[in-house]
Amino acid sequence: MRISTKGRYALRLMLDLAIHNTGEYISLKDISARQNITVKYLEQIVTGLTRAGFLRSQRGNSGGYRLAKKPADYTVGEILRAMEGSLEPIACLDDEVNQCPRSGECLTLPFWKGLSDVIREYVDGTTLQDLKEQSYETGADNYSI
Amino acid sequence: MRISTKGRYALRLMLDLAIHNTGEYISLKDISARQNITVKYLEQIVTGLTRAGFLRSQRGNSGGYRLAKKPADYTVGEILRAMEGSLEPIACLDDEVNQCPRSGECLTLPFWKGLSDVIREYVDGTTLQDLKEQSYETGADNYSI
DNA sequence: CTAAAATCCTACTATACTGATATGCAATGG
DNA sequence: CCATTGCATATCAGTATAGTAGGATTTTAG
Repeated sequence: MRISTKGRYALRLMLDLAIHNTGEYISLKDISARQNITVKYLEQIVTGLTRAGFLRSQRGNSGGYRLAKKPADYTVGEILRAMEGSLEPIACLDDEVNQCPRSGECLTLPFWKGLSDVIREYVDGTTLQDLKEQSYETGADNYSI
Repeated sequence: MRISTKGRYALRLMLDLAIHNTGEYISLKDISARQNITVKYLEQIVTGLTRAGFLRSQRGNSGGYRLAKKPADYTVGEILRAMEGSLEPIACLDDEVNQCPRSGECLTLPFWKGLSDVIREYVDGTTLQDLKEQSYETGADNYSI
């Protein structure tokens, strides 16, 4: 039941960009320094986020990344799903294809469906903007992580 | 974010025993036939549940397993935890030992804590008895899974 | 008493996933 | 034209997953 580092790092990266949301492009080097994640690993993570249309990128000198939308327009759920593929606790809930032949008579399926629901409600009910505001509220003297 | 087969099968096994809760010992062979899981794999799963004190076992001919307590006295959470080890979405939330050095300044930690909370509330708020009753309600013509 | 049936114990294995690191090409700005 | 940055692909060690296998031990039915 673990979120992978890719999902966790993606959220940190997106929140970093949300906090440093000046309109200018932020290099992975800068994010790497603040987040303590290697540039090479960040590159891998950012690829998924760019493909999902969450980021705009700029190559070359003084290039980097910036958010494509406002922080309030990203749910944490969609960010995590872009990296993890699925947040469902069991494969049967992914789609029709993965449904097991016993789904009609499965006595535990309703329980898993319920778990899926509470997770989805929570992750899709939280936006990057929420995390950003929460950050300022805590009065953390270091917004770098 | 997936529950392993061990966790899922453990829940099916426990629910099977809850439904066939006659006081007599039920053999893995019977459960295997109903649940369509090999006896050998069930043996592995049942070991963890017995060690956790959830089951009473009887060796020898016409031996098997039965619940140690009433179905209402098992939360799904504790069953899953016995197999999965932890249901926390990130290692930092497992215990003090696994806390990362940046936890004090981690801007995403409150979000993960919140996710952990909604998951815990749900899985610990559901008992085997709940699943059993739900099963009868659905009018499923097959209680075998 | 014995054989079958069951739990119990330990080891093994193939596959996939995780968490990276490495190498090099492509584009951009100064 | 060259330093800086993104982009693409490959590689890799370690761990976890989802089982399978073989046999020892215990108990009871016949």
